[in-house]
Amino acid sequence: MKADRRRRRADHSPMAVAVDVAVFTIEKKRLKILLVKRRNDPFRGHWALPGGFVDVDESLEDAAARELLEETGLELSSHLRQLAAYGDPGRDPRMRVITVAYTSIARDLDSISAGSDATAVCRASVQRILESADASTGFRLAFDHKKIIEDAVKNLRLQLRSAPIASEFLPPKFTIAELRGVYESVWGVQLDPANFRRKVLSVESFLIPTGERIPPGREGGRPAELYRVNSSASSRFTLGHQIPES
Amino acid sequence: MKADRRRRRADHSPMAVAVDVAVFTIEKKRLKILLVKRRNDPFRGHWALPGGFVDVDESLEDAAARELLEETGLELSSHLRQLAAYGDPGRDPRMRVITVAYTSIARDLDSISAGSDATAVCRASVQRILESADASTGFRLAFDHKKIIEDAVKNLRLQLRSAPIASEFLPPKFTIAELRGVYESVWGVQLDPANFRRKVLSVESFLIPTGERIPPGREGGRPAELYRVNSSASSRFTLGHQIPES
DNA sequence: AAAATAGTGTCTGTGAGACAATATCTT
DNA sequence: AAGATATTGTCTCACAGACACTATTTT
Repeated sequence: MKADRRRRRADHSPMAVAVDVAVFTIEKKRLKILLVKRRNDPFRGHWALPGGFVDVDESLEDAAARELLEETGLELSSHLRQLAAYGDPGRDPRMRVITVAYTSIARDLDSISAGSDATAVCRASVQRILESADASTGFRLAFDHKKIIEDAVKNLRLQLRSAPIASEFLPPKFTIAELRGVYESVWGVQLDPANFRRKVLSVESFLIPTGERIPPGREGGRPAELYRVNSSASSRFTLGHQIPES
Repeated sequence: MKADRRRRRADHSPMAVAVDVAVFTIEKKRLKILLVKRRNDPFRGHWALPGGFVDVDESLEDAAARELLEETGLELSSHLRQLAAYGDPGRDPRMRVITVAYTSIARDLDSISAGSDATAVCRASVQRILESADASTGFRLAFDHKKIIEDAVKNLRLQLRSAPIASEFLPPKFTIAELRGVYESVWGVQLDPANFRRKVLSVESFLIPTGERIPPGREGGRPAELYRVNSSASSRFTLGHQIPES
């Protein structure tokens, strides 16, 4: 009977469910992603997204947060967003593993440190990972994590275009130039300061002026006003074609 | 040791991986979704998305296509698109089940018939499902399939706005009015025929005129020209604010 | 003063959307 | 002819983007 076949399969099948997290940050105007160096086989010594197996009684999101904390010491300030599930047979040489990938954004990754399953952590340049055509150049990535990172970057750009989440890269109070810098870093382009300012200020219920100005002490220039995001309202916007296609 | 704990967990944990498919179609100008009536517990007699457990050696997508065929007899003409993974503990009373949901579009669902695990199949009105606040009104849906359907509809609208996939609802040759009807059905609104026509014809590499005209025999009116999609090029477009937010 | 950055003003092209007008069919 | 649908034309308004200009700081 089919029902019997199924019950057997569900109880005994050597499948496992894992989670992986792609944490983005911006450092020195470059988009970076958090990676760990694997201590154990398979793919020992390769770089990988933080992640691991899901416990039986925890939610996928809890598992992602827990594994991230265990492997890197990072406690997230912003939300986890589900990206996709990856489950090709053979993506893990040990057994059938389905992994659910999440993305998140961190203001800074200064406090990270390698956990038990990792020999190192790093903030890798997303540009370098995307440009390295093969494992020969740049990072040697474990499993199908190159593909996951590619999808995560695409998704990040999609999100950034249509949702006011760029501020998650920034401190609670920030200038419009800093906000613009997020977009410039993620797409690797230059944006017109005047038009960008007009655009983001025209979005309803997005930015709230604090009245404060940024403390000077830089290269010069008029001090910019500090803004914060309106956390109550959820505003929608689209950035124009200043920003390339995807 | 942690590694040991993990290996035990991965080998013996009573988790299962399933797939579910949300197949959309348009019938009588209404958006419909394919549901099956469950023959077995849990949720016997409830309506559910077609789906089932993944075999150890098949891909998630293959599993989705297989389960759809087994339960409804439907062989898909268009692609499966991954929607999301759903894995809350307790979403299945038997054991921990992670399900990966897929969406697809069918030209018509005339050839479906209930398979072994289902006592019936139906094409349910998406509007009715979304409007029914509770299980009391309308359909009694199994598991968290109400939530999955809500997400699937949101995703369908998102896709339809930014990708030229509306033609998947239609036969190979179709009129612009039929294409407009897809959008009107999915959002439940009326669009301006003149502006819609201009918009879709202005998209590069999207519609190709066949020179043929639709065979008359309707209520009257000038016969419309038949178009087909340019299957080689992948064009991007956005429909304006004729179409509501979500 | 010179350089640098913040912020404002203005112009132009494009495109969405409203709506009128024309074309071609059925009844 | 009347009604219905397809298709074309025209006008207006909003806005993205280019770019000149003003404001306020550091060196």
